[in-house]
Amino acid sequence: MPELPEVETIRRAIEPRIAGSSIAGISLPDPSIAGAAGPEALRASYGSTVRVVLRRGKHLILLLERNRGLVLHLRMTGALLLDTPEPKDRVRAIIEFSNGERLVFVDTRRLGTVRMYEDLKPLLQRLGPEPLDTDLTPESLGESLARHRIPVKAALLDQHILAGIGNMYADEALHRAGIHPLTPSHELTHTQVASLWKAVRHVLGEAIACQGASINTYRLPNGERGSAHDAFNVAHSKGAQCLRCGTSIERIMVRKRGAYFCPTCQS
DNA sequence: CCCGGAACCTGAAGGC
DNA sequence: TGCCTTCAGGTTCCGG
Repeated sequence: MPELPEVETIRRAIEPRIAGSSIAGISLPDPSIAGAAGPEALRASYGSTVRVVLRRGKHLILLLERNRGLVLHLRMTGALLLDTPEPKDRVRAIIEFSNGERLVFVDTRRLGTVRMYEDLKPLLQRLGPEPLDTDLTPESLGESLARHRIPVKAALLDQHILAGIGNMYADEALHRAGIHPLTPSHELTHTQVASLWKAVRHVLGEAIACQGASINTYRLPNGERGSAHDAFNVAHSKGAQCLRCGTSIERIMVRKRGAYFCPTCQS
C-alpha cells in the first residue's frame, strides 16, 4: 500500500527524468482511472511543461504552469513504472513525455486515479500538514488531535489531520510511541502527543531511507522492492513477538481497519 | 459539526 | 477439489 514514504520514493525516482519536459500525450487502456471528469479532461495537460514533481500526502503532483497540475493517486495497488518492460495486464494509463520517457501506471484493483487540476489550491488546502515539515510541531499536532474524539488510530489515518499516513505507518508510529490505537484522540496527554509526533517523523523518515515497504505489491519505478518492512515491529505481524517486550502482537479492528499492536507496550 | 458505515475494486485466503 | 464468502485498505459520499 503506497503511503507517504512509498510515494516520496517514487517522486524522487521520476522527478529527475521528467521535470523540464512536457506532456506529449496520455493513453488510457482503462478510462475509468480518469474518474468522473473523464479521459478528455486530461488532454488539457498536453503540451504543458512539468516544472517539478511534488508530493502532498499520498498524492503525486506533476506541477505545470500557473498552479495547474496532473495528480496521480495510487490508492491500494497502484504502481508507476519507468524503466521496466511494460506489463501485459493491468496497465491503466501511460503518460508520455517530450523527452521520450514513458510513465506506466499499473493498478490491479483499479482504485487509483489520474486527474487534471486547473487549480491545485482546493486539493492542497483540504489536506492536513505534511508530517515531516518543520512547521508541524508537537503543539500544532496536539491542537488538531484535541479537536477530535475518534480513536487516535483513526485520527492518524485522516488525511485532513495529517497527510500521508496509512495503515502500516499508523500502527508503527503508535507502537513506537507506546499508545493504544483505541485511545480517544482528545484524551492524549501532552507527553503522549510529543511521543507520537516524534514517532511519526522517525518511522516515516526511516521508511523513506529504506525506499518504502514492499509487504505487498509496492515496487519502485524500476521494479525493485523497498526494505522498510524489515524494520516493522507490528504492522502485519499478528502473532509475532514484540521486539521490545516479547508479548504476542495482536490485531483488532478500529473503524473497520486492521490495527496491529502490542497489548503490553501500548496500554 | 461529528461520526460511522457503505461503496468502489480485484485477488488472496478461509470455510465447508 | 471447488464453490462461496470474507477480507484487504485509501478515499469519497451519505445518513443519523
